[in-house]
Amino acid sequence: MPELPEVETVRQDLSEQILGKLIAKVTIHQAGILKNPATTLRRALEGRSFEKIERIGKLLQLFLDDRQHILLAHLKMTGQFLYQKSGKIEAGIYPLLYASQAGGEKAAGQFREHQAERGLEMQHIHALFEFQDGSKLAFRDARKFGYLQLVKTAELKKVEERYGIDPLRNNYTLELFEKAFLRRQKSIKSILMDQQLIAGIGNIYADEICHQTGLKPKKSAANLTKKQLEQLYFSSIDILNHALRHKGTTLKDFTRPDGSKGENHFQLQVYGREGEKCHRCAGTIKKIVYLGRGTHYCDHCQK
DNA sequence: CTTTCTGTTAGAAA
DNA sequence: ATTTCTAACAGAAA
Repeated sequence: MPELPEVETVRQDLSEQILGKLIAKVTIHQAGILKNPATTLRRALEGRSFEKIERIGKLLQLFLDDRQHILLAHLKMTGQFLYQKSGKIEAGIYPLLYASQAGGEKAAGQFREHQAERGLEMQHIHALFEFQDGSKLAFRDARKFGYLQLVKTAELKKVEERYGIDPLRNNYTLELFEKAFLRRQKSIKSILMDQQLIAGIGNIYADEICHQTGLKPKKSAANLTKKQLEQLYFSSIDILNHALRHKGTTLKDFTRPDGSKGENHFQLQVYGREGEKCHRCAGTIKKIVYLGRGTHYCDHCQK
């Protein structure tokens, strides 16, 4: 679920929450989500702290203060980082998640009762980081597509080479953007979502960018005019920054580390609006399956 | 009950 | 070489 605006929101939130805090204890509940042995991760993290957090595309990079190791975290579809200042994370964050959803405090109260009756523990927490000050950070992922990977500085460089230009980095220039489209035989949407060309755009924002630009997602990237490429470039920046200002899109699973939701789903123009009126013309939003993904567009104003 | 769908992406297949 | 499809998984919706 999380695309660039969501991952960037998590990066900003965590940067305020955990930087400089001594990591007292690392607990791994599900080693399958790790790309290293659990002991390697524990030895590298315990007794140290995170110094800064960066991001390329949808990949988070948590730099350790030993200046030698970086913890990479990918949330894939349903991954979450949850942070809580004190108390049992099982008892604290889950009700918070419910409280932030429809039903609000009532649902949170129901969950507390349910938990008390069944002795239920919070599900899908695969790794838990406990800090010296009593606060805790959980890595949670229902579908287990996400992962944590500890790398050294040299390996990070190799990882970054797999990624294209990031819309929030200073190498995101019109020239390099155009280069991603040059002499390529695939569609606009396919290029926008190709992480090796442009890093961070996923299914939702690809559709939104195409709509703002007035171009169909399936349209071939070949034969685009200079002006159309320019519009795509500026739309990509606009759509992603707009979503970031609204702290990301929560359709189902995305939450910020404090359990609160993003607000950008109210801003979407085409994604999830099948059958509804286009906000720009008299058309109706269509949904097709393209590249194995739900693809939304207005047949009337997108050419 | 079973089947279908989901915001990602590495690796396979075309 | 480049582009598209599929599998990994869990759970909500149909």
